[in-house]
Parts: sequence; C-alpha cells; structure tokens
Amino acid sequence: MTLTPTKLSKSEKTRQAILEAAQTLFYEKGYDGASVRQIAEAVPIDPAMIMRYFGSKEGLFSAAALVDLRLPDLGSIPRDLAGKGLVRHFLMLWEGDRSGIGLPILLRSAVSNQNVADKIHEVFEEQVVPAISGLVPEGEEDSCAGLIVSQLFGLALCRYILRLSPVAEMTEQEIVERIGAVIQFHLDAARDTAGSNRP
Amino acid sequence: MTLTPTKLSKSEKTRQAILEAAQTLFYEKGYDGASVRQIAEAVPIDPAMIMRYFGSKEGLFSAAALVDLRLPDLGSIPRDLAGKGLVRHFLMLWEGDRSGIGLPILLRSAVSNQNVADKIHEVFEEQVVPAISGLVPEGEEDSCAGLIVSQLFGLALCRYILRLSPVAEMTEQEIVERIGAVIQFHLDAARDTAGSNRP
DNA sequence: CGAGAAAGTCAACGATCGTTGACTTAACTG
DNA sequence: CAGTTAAGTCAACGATCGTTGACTTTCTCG
Repeated sequence: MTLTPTKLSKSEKTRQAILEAAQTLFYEKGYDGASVRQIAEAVPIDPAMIMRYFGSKEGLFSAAALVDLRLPDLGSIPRDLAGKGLVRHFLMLWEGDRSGIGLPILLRSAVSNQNVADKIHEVFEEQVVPAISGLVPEGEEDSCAGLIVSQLFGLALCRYILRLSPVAEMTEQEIVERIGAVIQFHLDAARDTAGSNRP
Repeated sequence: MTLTPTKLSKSEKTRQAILEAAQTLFYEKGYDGASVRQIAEAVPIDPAMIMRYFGSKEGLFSAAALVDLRLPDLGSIPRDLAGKGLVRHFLMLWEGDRSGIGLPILLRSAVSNQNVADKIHEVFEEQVVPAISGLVPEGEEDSCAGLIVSQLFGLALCRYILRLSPVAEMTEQEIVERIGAVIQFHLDAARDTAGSNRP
C-alpha cells in the first residue's frame, strides 16, 4: 500500500506538526513577528522543509489561518438571546480548542499587513453578514454587522491582545452579559431605525 | 546669540522634521514595519542622524508616540450627552490634526509589541479612567472604562486600520450617533448595576 | 581670518530574514 | 538485495535591519 500504516502517512504527520507550530507562533507573534526559522525550530525540523511543504511563508500562513467561524443558526434561538449567543460563540474562538484559532491568527496579523486585512474582509462578507442577515431588516445587514464586529474585535483586542486589566480579568460570564447586551442593542437599533430614512 | 535667528535653531528644525516623518511612518506601518532607514529617507536625512538625535529606534518611537488625549471635562456637559461626546472626541484623534496622532500610533504597534501594549495600559489608567470616574459609581470605573475602550478601540480598528467597508464608509455623524448610544449604554449600565452585587 | 563646535555624510559591523539547491538518509517496491 | 523515490539536512545566497565610529562639511564666534 502507498498509504497509512496506522492513520497518517509520515509526510502528513510532519505537515500537521508544522501547521500546529505555525498556528501557535502566528497566534502569539503575528505574521511578521514569527519567523520561518522559529517555527521550524519549534517543530523541530529544518526550515527548508517548510518551503517544501508549503511553498513559502505566505503559503504556510494561508494554510494555518483558515477561518470557519461555524456561526450558529441565529434563527433557531429566541431573538432576544442572539446578542449573548454571539458573544459566547466569539469567546470560544479564543478560549476553545485549536479548531477556532483561525480568526485570532488573522486578527493578530491584520493590523500590520494589508493582505491579511483583506482576508478579514472576506470572512466578514461570507460568514458574518449572512449569519445576522436574518435578524435585521434588509439594507441594514452590512452596517449592523459592521458595528457588531467593531465591538467584538475591540473586545478581543483588549482582552486577549492588549490584555487591558479590567477587560482581561472579567469572567467569561460577565463578558457575555455586558457585551451581549451591547450586541443585542445594535441588533434592536437596526430593527428600529429601519425605514426611517427610506423613500 | 546661540539661539534662533527666526524661530527654531537648526538642530531643532531637523529634529522636528525627523519626528514628523517618524509619526507618519509609524502610524502607517507600525513600529516593526517602519524602518529607521525609511524614516530617514523620508526626511530626508542620513539614518545616523536619527541615532544622534534620539539615541535608538525605541527612543524615536517614544518621542513620536506621546499621548495626551485632552479628554474633555465630562462633568461639564449633560450626562446623557457624554457618550456621543466621547465618540466625537475619539474620532478627532484619527481625523484631526497631527497633535492627536499619539494614540493611533500606539494602537497600530501595540498588537505586535508588548512594550507598546504596556504604554496603552498607562494611558488607560492615567487618562481614561480618571475622565469617566465622575460619571459612574465608585468601584465601577475600571470595568466601565474597559468596556468603553473596547468599543472605541474596536471602532478604530475596523474603521481606520482594517478599513472594513461598512464601518469605514459611515459618515462621522452616523458613527457618533450609533456608537455614542452604545457608550452611553455602558455608562448607564454601570450606574444601574452598581450596588446589586455589593455586601 | 582661523579655531572649534555643531551638523551631516559615509561605509561598514553583525544579526536576522525568506529562500534555494545540492547533498544525505530513510523508506518502500520489484 | 538493489534501485527508486520520498523525507530530511546542510550551507549558502542576497537582502534588510539597527547601530556604530570615523570622516567631512557647515556654521559660529573670538
């Protein structure tokens, strides 16, 4: 057989090892701050292997920072719980297992890298806007989603990146309640203001 | 005289020129992204002069990223206008003249630099918390300030750094109204929840 | 003018970076 | 076992970085 003795071929195993080390370092230090050599040293493997498996540092980053937000169907929960639900889901991307690390990686690197910022635009349009489009009137999805993302990105920035004391030390529950109320506020505001400026 | 023929001594003029070029480039590309050589080329001057005037790249950054938020006295305006006022003032740091560029510079670099993140902590404790401490009950200042800063930093992140379409394209007035309402929401929530979890 | 200080230039240092190609070792196949 | 392919190592490339010290130019003042 050309395939796996136990589960994964040998090359696939090192490929995964590289990917995990890359995710850890890209998450901690961003795209520019994490060097190919440091990632290789963490595996450990020769830096040249990274080029063989992923072509370039950019190729490695693209493979390490895939984002699938797996946003829940907000239509299936009571409308007035959507705010808290979104915050809880968002917190899990940072505090949960490795499967949700894509967005944290992107956010850490987007500030100093326009290509990465563009990737966030894609995630926004393909995953965030559709998820909340059922909750707000037509024509309000974009601006409402933008305002919600502003609050959630600001939360992640202060809590996980800057580690601003009060925000970093709040319990998960406190965050869900106080930020959830704000997200809910945005959702309700979008419903209320709709039509007020229409022909 | 040893001093100025017109207004500034020659050395002070180039010092200012270096500082302005540094602010522009640090703002656009962050601490790591902007090199001493690029800044020197923009002045234009030899890179060695930067070391003579500011000692090191860190010294230049410290001089370029001084932050004085000049927050207004929130006690002198109606309490229910504080939210919008804070947002308006915050937007001016990015869209106003060069005098308010300190925080934008810090924010751009803090994501990939722990030293800069610590500087933001200082600004938070010395300037932000005192400014809003008169508006919320004792014991709530820190958490309330943290939540407000979360929203404002998230706004700056999406509007000026990521340039996320809906947030970047809103008019200043729209932002003031919709984000201002959220800031006001945080302030009111801090007043309401005070005492509910007290001994 | 001429001496001395200030302002500015120049070339080079060691370090790190992403990337490459030649080479060696391990694994699989006939 | 022999031969081919895959997996991994090694040394080096050109580029850029922050920083340094020696040098030259410009200005100031006795």
